[in-house]
Amino acid sequence: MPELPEVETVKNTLKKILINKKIIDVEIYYEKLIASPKIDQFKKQIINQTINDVKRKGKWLIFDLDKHYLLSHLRMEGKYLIRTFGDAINKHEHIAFRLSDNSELRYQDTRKFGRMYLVEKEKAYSVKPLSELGLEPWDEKLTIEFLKEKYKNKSTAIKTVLLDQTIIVGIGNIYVNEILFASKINPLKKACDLNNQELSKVISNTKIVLERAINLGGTTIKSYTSSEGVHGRFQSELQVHGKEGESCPNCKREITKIKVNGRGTYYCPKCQK
DNA sequence: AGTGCGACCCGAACGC
DNA sequence: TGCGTTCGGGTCGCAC
Repeated sequence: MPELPEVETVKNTLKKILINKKIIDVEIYYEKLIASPKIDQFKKQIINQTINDVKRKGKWLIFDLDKHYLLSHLRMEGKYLIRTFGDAINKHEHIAFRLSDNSELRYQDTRKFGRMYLVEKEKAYSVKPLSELGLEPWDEKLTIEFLKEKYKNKSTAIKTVLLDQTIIVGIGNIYVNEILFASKINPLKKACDLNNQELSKVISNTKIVLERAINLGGTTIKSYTSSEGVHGRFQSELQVHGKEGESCPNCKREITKIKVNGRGTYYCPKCQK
């Protein structure tokens, strides 16, 4: 599932391929993927813009065009593929951007959960979705004091709060399990009950876990690969996620799976009291 | 305002 | 084997 490290990997791959290529046409086979603007406006505005850069903010991919940013969220299974113009369209390919060199950038998404926005660059950070995003894990503003302020009065489980993209961006269900295990914090602990030492661990382990995952090209789990031929290697580093019934790497106690807000949550009941 | 939960999707895994 | 059912996962939108 694409969380920050997977999106970072996709961004780096696409950047090499797409810089300075111009979008000369676009075919949209599943219109609901375009959240805004309306389809005809989307097409009209994006055609003839050049891809000057590819960036990332949280889990959003940002195609830096001439006048607009194309914002793309991969959600569960979104992927980008490079094809040649005229190649047959696969069942799960929903958008094809025809580029100036006769190649096509195609968006494939089995579950159709992904979303795209085309926003004017000047307004980009003052309108949804970018306006809603919290701090990058490496932002120097991410401090114990910042989290204390955000978490005060929050009796919600720390696991749920770490998934809240308006506070810290980029953490999803896989890495949150790993971050809490590394921090020795119970996923159900109320966010407002974390002490300074625990907040400090959350901050440092978020960076450590995500950095390690980025360096390994992300996590390839279930059907997800970041883009064609790119397989992440972080899955071999997972300590608890998906390991129900296996023994804790620290204490050998059995790893437990519970549901927190309806999401699969893996932890060691002994190490994470 | 803040919180929680269903809806969105579809393939894979599971149960019978 | 083959069928039907459940599950998962990020985010939005609605209900409370």
